[in-house]
Amino acid sequence: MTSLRPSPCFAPPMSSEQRKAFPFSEFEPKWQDVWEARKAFRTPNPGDADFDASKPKYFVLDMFPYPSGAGLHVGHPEGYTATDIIGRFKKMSGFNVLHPMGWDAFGLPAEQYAIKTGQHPRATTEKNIEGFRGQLKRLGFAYDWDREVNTTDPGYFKWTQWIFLKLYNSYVGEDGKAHPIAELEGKGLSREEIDSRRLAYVSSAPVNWCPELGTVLANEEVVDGKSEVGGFPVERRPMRQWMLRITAYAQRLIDELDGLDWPESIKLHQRNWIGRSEGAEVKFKVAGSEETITVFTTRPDTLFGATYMVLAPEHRLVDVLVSEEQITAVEEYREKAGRKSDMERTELAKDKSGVFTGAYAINPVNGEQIPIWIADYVLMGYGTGAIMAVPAHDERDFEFAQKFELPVKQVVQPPEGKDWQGFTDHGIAVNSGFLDGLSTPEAKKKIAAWLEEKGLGKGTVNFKLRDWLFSRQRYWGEPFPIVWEDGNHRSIPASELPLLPPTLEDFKPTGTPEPPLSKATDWVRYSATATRELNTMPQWAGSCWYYLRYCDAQNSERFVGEAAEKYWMGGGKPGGVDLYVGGTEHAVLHLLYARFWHKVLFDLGYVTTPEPFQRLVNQGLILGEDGQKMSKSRGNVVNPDDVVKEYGADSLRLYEMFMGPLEQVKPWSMKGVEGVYRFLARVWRLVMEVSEEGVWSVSAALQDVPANKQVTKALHEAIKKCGEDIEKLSFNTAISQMMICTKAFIAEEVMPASAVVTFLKVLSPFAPHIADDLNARIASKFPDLAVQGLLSDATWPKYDPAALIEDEVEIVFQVNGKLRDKARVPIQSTKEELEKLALASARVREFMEGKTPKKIIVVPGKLVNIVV
RNA sequence: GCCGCUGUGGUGAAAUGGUAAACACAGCAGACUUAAAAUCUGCUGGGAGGUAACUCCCUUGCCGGUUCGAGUCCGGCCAGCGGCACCA
Repeated sequence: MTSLRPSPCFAPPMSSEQRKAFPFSEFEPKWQDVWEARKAFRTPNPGDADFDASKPKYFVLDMFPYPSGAGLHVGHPEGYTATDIIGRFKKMSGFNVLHPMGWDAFGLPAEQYAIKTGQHPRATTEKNIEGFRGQLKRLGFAYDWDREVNTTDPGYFKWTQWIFLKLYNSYVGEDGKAHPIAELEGKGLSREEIDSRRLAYVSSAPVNWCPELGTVLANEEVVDGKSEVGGFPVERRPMRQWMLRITAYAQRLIDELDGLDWPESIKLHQRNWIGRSEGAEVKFKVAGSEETITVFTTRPDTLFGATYMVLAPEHRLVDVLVSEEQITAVEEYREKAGRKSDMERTELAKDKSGVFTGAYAINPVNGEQIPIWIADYVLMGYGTGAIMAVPAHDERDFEFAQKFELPVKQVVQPPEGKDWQGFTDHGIAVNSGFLDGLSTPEAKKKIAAWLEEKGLGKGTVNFKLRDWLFSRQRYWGEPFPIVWEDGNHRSIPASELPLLPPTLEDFKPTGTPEPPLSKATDWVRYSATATRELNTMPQWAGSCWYYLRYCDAQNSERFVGEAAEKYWMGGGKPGGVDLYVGGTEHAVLHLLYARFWHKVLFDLGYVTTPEPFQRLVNQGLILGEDGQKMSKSRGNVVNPDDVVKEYGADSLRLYEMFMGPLEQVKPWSMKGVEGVYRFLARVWRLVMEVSEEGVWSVSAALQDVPANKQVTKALHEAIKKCGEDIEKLSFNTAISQMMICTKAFIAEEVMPASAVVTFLKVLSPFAPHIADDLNARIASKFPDLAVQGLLSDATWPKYDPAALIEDEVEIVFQVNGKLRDKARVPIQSTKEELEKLALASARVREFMEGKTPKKIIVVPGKLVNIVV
C-alpha cells in the first residue's frame, strides 16, 4: 500500500492528522486512560468506605451484548450512548449511579463459530469479549468495570445453577406464590407427586427438535416452524426434557405489567404472547361408554349449536373411543399428523383435515348425539385438547363443517343486515332453550352457572403460554446441577457448585438427540450408581438475572448481597432497575423469562421487588445509508470503528443521538456525522486557536469576563433544555439547543471563560472527551474558573429563570385565526394593553374590514386573536 | 385475517391546542485564497402579483368534526413498516 501513495515531492498529501479540525485522536485515548486509571466511574456499594447513603440511587441498564466475532455494530452504541448520557447526567445531579456492562457469552453462535474454526468456544469467547471491551472503552462509556459480568465465568454461572436449584426445589402453592419444596416433603407426599409440582421438572412431551442445530428449542425460539437462529426446519418429537413452569406465573406476568413504565406495544406483545382467554370447561358423556370428554370453549353460550366434536389426534381418549370400522382411518390419520413438522402444519393451516372416530358424544344441554372427529386443527397443548364445534359461529369449525358436510345450526342472532353463518361476534341467543333472548355476555354467565350447578362444567381460564423448554443438547452452556440414579433425578449439593462443563476436545453435536456431554465419559459418572444430567441450559439462563449480579458482582457468598440488592433494586416501585434500554427483539423472550425468574426469587424472599425493570425504552433500528436494514450482503454496514477513526468517539456518540428520537427507526448518514463533527470543532475553537505551525493553544479571546445578556440567556436555555430533554430521552433536541448556544458564543469577540466552562459541563454527558479536555486546558490558564478534576465529578449547573426572561416578546396578532401582524411589546404588558395594541394595528384593521369584533382572545406573551 | 406503530420541505427532523418547518444535511450565492480544502456570511416548501422593498393565497397522507384557533384532540378512510396467526 505504502508504495502506491503519491510522492510527497510533487503532491504533499494531507496527512489524516492535519485534516482533523480538532485533535480528537490525541485527547480521546488520553482521557479514556485517565478515567480508567482513576476509576472515575467506580460506584461504591452500601458498606464500602466511600459509600454515601444520603444520595438517591439510579440504576441504568443496557441489554448486555452477545460478544460475536464481528464486533460492535452501530446499533450497540445507540442504546449505550443514551444510557451513558443519562448515567453521567444523574451522577452530576447527585445520584449514586449504577451503570454496568457485561457479556452474554454462552450460546449457539459461539459454539458454531468454534466448531467452524476448530477452536474451543472458551478461547473464541475470551477473544471476542476482549474485542468488545476495547471497542466500548474507545467510545468513552462511563461503566464501572469492576462490576463486569460474564455469563460463562464459573464465578457467575455458579449462581445461575444455584437459581436453577431454587426453581427445582420450589413449587407454586395455593396462594400462587413459589414456596420451598420442603413444605411438600413435610406433608408426606410421594416422590412422583412432589416431582410433578416442581418449578423445574422433567417432561417427555413432544418438543421442538432442530436436527440441523442438533438441539431442542423453546417455543419462543421457533418462528414459522423454523429455528430463529439459522432458519433451519424444526420438527416435533417427544423427548425427555427439562421444563420450567412459567405457566404457573401466567396471570401475574399479565397483571403486574400494569405498574411498569414500558411502551404499551411491548406490554401488549407480552399479554398477547401469554394469551389469556376466559371461558368454560364442559363435560360431554360419550354415548354407550362411561367416558366423558371435557372441552374448553370461550363461547359456552353457543353450546346448543354444537353439531360435532373434535379431539386433537394425540388425545388419550382416541384409542378408547374409536369404532371398529374407523380404526384404520384413524390410525392412518394420527400417523400422518404426527409426522407433520410444525412448518407443514403452519403451511397447511387453512386446509382442514380430519377423520371421524365412529363415536358420538352427548350434548349435556339437549341430549343430542354429535359425532366425534379427530383433526389436527385442534392442538393437544391448549385447553383440554378437545373442542365442541359450533360451525355457525366459529370460522374454523365452519370451514371444517363445509368440507365434511356436517350440520350448521344457528344459535346467535347477529345485528340487522348480517349473515348468521360464520358470525363470530356477540349477538342474541336463539334456538338455545333457556338462553333464548339473552345477549352473548348474559348467556355466557347463565350457562356457566347452569353447568356448575349440574356438575357438568365450570368457568375457567386458559393461556396460550406453554411451559418453558429449558434444556439444550449443546456443549457451550451451563450444565445442570442434577444427577440421575435408578431413573430418578436429584440435585447435587450447592457446595458442589459451580459445576464446570467437562473439557472436551470434541464438543460437536452428536447428530442425534444425545447431548455432546455424553462424550465426557469420566465427567458423566457422578458416583458408582449415579450419572450426571447431560443437557445444558439455554442462552437465556444467564441473561435472566445478570442485572442482579451487577449490584454485587464480586460477591462469592451469595448471588447478590442483601444490602446491595435492597439499595440498588429498591426505591418503592414494582421494578428495581430505573431504566432499561435495548432493542424490541427481546419483547417476549428475555423480558418474559427474566420477569418470571425475578418473581420466583421475589416469592422466595431473595429479592425485594416483584419486577426487575421499572422503565423500559426500546431503541429504534439504525438502517443503512440506503434506508435498508444493514447487512453484509447489501454492503451497507457501517462499522463504528471506522467512524471513530475518522471523526472521533464524541462525534459518533453525538451523531447517534442527533439522528432523531431514540425509539425511532432511522437511516445512517455519513454527512450527518460530519455535521456534528463540525459542531464539535466549533466548540473546540471557542477555547482553542491554532498557530501558523498548526499548534493548538488556549485562545487569547478566552478571558475572565462575565458573559453578556445574550450569551447568558443562551447558556441558561441550554442548561434548562438539556436537563429536561435528557430526562425525556430527547437527545436530538438537547443537542440542537447546544448548537444554538454555541452560536451565541461564536458571535462574541471575547469568550467569557467561566460561561464556557458551564457550557462544557452541559456538553460533557454527550461528548465527554472534548469536554474534559477543554476544561483541563481552561484550568491551565484560569485555575479558578474551570473545574478542577473531571467534569463527571462536577455538579450539573442550575439554570437561572431570571436569565431566560426577555424584556420584550413578540406578540402575534390574528384576525379570525390568521396571522396578520406582529409587534414587540414589553414582557409585562397586560391583556388590555395587548388588545388595544392589536386593534390599533393598521393591518389588523384592514383585515377586520370595518366589522366589529365578536370576540377577542388574548394569550399574554403569545398572541391576540380577533374574531369578527 | 387480527393487533400495534408511523405518515410534516430535496433529506434526518422540530413544534405544553397558539407565528408549521427550530437544529442539522444537501443545494445555491458570496467572503477569504494564485487556486483548492477548511472556515465564515447570506439564501433555500409551493404558487400568484409587483422594477423593487413587499403583498396575497396554498401547504403537516386523504375526508369530515370539535375549537376563536388543529401537525397536535375526535370519527372514518388510505398507504408504509413491524408483530401474531388453526390457541377453540
